[in-house]
Amino acid sequence: MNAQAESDMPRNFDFAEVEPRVYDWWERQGWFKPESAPAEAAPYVISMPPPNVTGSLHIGHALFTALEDLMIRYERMRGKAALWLPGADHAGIATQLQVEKMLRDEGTSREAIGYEEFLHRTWQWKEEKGGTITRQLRRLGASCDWERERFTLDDGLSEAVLRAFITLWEQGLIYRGPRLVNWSPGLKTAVSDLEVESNEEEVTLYFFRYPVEGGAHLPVATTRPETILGDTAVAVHPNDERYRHLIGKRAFVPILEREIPVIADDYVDMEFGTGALKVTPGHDFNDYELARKHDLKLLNILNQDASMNAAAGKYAGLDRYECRDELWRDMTAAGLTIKTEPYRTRIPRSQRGGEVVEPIMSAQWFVRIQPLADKAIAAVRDGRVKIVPQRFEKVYFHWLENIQDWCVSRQLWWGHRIPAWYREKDGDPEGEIHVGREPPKGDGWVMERDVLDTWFSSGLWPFSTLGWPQETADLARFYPTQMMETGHDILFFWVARMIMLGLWLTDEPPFHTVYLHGLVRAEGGLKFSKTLGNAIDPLTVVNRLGADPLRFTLITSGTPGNDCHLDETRLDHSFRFINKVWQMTAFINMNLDGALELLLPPKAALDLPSRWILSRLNRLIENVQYLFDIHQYGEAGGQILAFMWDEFAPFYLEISKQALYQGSDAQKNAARQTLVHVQDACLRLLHPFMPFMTEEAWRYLPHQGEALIIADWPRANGDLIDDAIEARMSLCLEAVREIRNTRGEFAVDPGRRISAIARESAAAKDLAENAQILRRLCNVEALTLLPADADEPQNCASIVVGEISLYLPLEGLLDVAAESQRLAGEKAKIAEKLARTEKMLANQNFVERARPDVVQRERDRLADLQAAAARLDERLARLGQ
RNA sequence: GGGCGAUUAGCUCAAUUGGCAGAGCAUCCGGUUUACACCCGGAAGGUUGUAGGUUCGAGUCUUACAUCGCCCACCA
Repeated sequence: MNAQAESDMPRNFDFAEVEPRVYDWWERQGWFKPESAPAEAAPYVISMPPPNVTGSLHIGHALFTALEDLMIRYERMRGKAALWLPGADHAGIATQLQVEKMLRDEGTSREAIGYEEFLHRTWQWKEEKGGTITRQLRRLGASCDWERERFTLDDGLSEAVLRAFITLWEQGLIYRGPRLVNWSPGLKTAVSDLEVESNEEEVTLYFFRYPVEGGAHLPVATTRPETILGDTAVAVHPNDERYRHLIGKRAFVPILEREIPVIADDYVDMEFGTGALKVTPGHDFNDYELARKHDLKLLNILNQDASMNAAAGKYAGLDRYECRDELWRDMTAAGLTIKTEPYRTRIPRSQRGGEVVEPIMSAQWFVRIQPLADKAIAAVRDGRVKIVPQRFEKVYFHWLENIQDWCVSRQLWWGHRIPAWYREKDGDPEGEIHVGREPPKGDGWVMERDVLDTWFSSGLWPFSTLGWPQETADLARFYPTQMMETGHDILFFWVARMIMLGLWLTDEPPFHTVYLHGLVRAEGGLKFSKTLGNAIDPLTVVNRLGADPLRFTLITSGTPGNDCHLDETRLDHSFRFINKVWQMTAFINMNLDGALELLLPPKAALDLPSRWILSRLNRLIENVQYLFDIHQYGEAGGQILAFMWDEFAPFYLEISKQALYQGSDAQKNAARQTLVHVQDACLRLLHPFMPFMTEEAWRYLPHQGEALIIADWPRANGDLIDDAIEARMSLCLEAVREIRNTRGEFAVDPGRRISAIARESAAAKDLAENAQILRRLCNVEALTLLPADADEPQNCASIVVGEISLYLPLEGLLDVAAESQRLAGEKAKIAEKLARTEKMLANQNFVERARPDVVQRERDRLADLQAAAARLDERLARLGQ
């Protein structure tokens, strides 16, 4: 079958022109949709980790896009019904913060404009900013099915959230109640454990005296003196001789004079601080546990904004830190303070707002998570879900095995409102609770104002986006999905919760494989940040170099699960590689002559270089397949680059010019077919890495099929892999290298044609029969064979490569002394290698115990080196005469 | 306190079952032969963090340590 290529390939790849055009074409043709595959095709589905709806593209998005699009394009080319389902997350806290900032800039606030107006403004904001990231993903070449794009606050997804919440409630897995929760005073909402980040900070440890009845004092240390006002006990260790006599006595809260007990508990560490512990159950998780154990009172002294409430007596109304200072002053005046010292400890801060989080008692909604966690653990244990790299499974298990109930309510306005109603009963406004879509019949029901944690809705993402809880065709066909590709930083936040909720609600793990990538960091391991000014903006890169170089660089810069330090010079290198591939295609294109049959000539009709490049190509395809199978995409990209840049271009392409320019019709045809075959395979292999250039270049190669995006993924042909051919060719190429070096050493003008003489041998025959190799690669006009027993030619530089002895007649250029010295240098190099190999083979243990093929390799090497050494000796001897 | 990762050329990183440690950038030398100066040919650059162990053979497996980073955990 004859195939045609477009002609007049542009000299350069104009990414700015090509990218939008090709992208629109792909999309219009429907190739991003799984329906473009045959109906019986197996599905391959990735749910895109939904970016924040109002966010804009950063380098992390670019990384996931590059990786996921690579996976999708690869599977699409393998004939799967590939579906990459895009979408956006409403991102409760992040979005609300942005809108609140906007309101602040306008001189107003969400409280001032009220709930309805605030939601209205937020939706408006979403409509304005919402398309940004989607447009940016398109510029990167993301082949998502945009018609299936979803947003977590869409009707369908909101329905999924309702269904999930109500189901869990009905199963008794959701409860509401007052608990000590992490409270963010700035945001005035509860946050989950995961949303609190604790880092060591320099603080002050305050030492003071707790007055005890009878005039005694109990020394206590704290980092948060204001919480003294909420103390309901002082605890000491039961065996502590210093304080044992005080156990059971009454102590008095400083300034407030409130009476509290001195209790004993072995939780107290006698060695730490003063050995006595103030107990503040209302504002400390440990103390809360202690209080439950000892049935202590619980006192809340903070308002929602972390100012002091009425329980703080005269300090009511003060900010927590003002109170800290004032109380300490008063205590000092009262003679109750001992000292302060600097102290390093971990301070819990809100991941979003950054302000210090306070444990506060508050009524919240919780998911009883253990039953869900158990299922999620089992699914990974039994391999229904695989995590790549595997070491994260351990992290995953550890978290799930120690999981705490999930606080899912947030006191925000932007999000899924919890489907619950309250009715006052016996003076308690929440005396009656109803969970459901609608309030029960009767008057007085008030809807819950709290919304759900953003991660609750994203936890349903892989199935809610496909229509769940409706039994849609998409859900049936595309769920469970195959791949969840995301950052390891949201393993707990998102991945674990999707697995838990997916297994619980759909009875299926939501995906088969979790591939975790790392963070993209700047040179030196620094985090990219705007303040440091070291951020690489993906769009700037795309504008400067195109999307392909950015994608290729991101994919080849890292390994699964590890952070990658992005080196900007790699971007330029990728750009040059992409240009290189374009130029290679252009070269082949311009040497075509009309239609070409897309078949390789039979092996027997192919010359040594052609059989060599086909062997190398098929070995490459094998390797790439292996690397894709184990998700080592970066290494795969690197190997394709190395093959093209270091083997195909500098050797085969160059050698082929002989046939193309001076060969017979048959030779021309064979060269064209081989060139087209190899380049075509490479473009296919590269397509998932650099879709734009490869698609555009492919049009200029003879091809069948409409587009590269839907072309078949290459499969290795084992018949074409041939060790012997590769060995023969590499000897020839070694000869080329040596001739080049020798020419260089004798300063032979590169443009000057020289001739060469080789002593007859099998390898020398290869060289002679493939004269184009030497002609094209080192400008050697003709190679004459010398009978094995002939005399050494005179006035020649000599080269020894394995069993090949080459002589370069360098009339008038040869300096005997210099040549002797050069050969002596060669000899020394060989002697070094020889020594190593001889030593290995002299080792009886090596010969007996090493794998036979390894031993054989060493033996072959020894023979080669010995032959080379012998020839060098001969040559040196003659020169010496 | 527990866990994980990293440590390889000046810098950023590779190295598929243990089998001659490799790229890119930077450096140095040499090149304008009709695909590509977004190029080509060469050179230099290494005790693979340290000290042991296993092995015929270790960057790779193992033990300890060091430094850096990350995650988890309730010591005021």
